Amino acid sequence: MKFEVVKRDISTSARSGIISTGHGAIETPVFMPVGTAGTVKAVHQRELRDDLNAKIILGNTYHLYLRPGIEIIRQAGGLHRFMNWDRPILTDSGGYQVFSLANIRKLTEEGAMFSSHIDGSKHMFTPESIVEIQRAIGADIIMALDECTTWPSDHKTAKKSLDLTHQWLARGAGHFERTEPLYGHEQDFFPIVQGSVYKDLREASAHEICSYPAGGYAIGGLSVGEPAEVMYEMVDAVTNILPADKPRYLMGVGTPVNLLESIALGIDMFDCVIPTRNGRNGMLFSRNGIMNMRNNKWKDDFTALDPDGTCFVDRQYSKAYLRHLIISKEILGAQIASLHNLSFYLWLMEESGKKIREGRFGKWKNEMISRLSQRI
RNA sequence: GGGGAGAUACCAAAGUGGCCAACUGGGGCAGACUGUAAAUCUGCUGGCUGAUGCCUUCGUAGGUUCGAAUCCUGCUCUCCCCA
Repeated sequence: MKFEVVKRDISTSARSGIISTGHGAIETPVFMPVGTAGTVKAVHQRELRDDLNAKIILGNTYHLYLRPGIEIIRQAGGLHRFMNWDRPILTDSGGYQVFSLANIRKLTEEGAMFSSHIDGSKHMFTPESIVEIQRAIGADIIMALDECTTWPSDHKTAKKSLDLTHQWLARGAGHFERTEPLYGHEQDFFPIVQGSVYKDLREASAHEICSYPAGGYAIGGLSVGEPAEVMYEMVDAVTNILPADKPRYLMGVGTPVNLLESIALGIDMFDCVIPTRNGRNGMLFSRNGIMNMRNNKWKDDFTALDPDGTCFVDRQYSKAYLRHLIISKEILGAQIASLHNLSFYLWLMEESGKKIREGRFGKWKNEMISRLSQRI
């Protein structure tokens, strides 16, 4: 993997660059649609590529391992071929499931013991096995197994959790070095910063993970309940420690405003379920604010879904029609909302890159932020 | 014509003397959702009120009772069976 910073913003720490992978180039800043189980929910691969022009998507190790199972993915020739997606894929390690499935897992120094949320069967994930699985999936970017520390956690607990993440990183990185890609394309390994909401832990973690040569570096364990301001402080604390010539990935973030603020702090990559999940639940994001499509006020609004939108659905369908679909729980409603939200997120990233390259990001960002969080 | 069953809030449907402004489901209204156990979850849904509370409601008109959606009587309407 290569990363080239093309341009730095003047008034903020934002930068725009290009990541080169075995499955093509990715312009940054980039938003990566989340496709947990080998599908970005409600969106065809064809739409992802031709309508949205998504440059990279996510998959999830835990989910794919449980179903369909790694042997099937291996037989298919990797996830790219299995799902017919020829652009880059990043797989999350299952670190987030350590957090979100806390009630059905047990952590040991060895790894994480999970009860499957599907059938209750027990499975052990270790830093090494998680690398093996991601090798078999064929992800272009492989994430280290980490413990996404719960919030709130006191300093002592957060430190203990961080130590475990670091121990796991040492083993995972070592195993990555000892193993080879299975399908002929390059794979890169990203370590993850943890440290909860404690600046000293975050800084120490950033220094620690930088001691491992890697294609890029991620920041995890944020947007798990802490106030947004705290999240920005934690991001700000580590971006200058992480190498400037490697992409920085803020995991699981976030709202459109979160994205712009984080870009300003020097983040290059994002992923989040918000555009798809909230879309399925009727929430639409646009450059003029947020709409809850289930609200009664849209029932007879036959104007275009989003006159300023960049996706075909934005002009093809009305607000009243989408409201009807969402209220009726029609599948097409989820599809339209997901397409719209993803296209908006991708537009926001593209536009950010453009403003950075024009040296006007800071001012534009502040103007956008006041509009983006409005409820309309 | 004879016999039987029933009428509860927007809809369906519990309740059959006080714990009932009334279970539950649907519908409606609003909210939540951040590396997806999520096409999910939560709240409200007679009126007024910040809350306590007050007022009006279980087809309709009376009655019994300290107290009635619940018991009794008349009336209206609906459904089923027999002729």
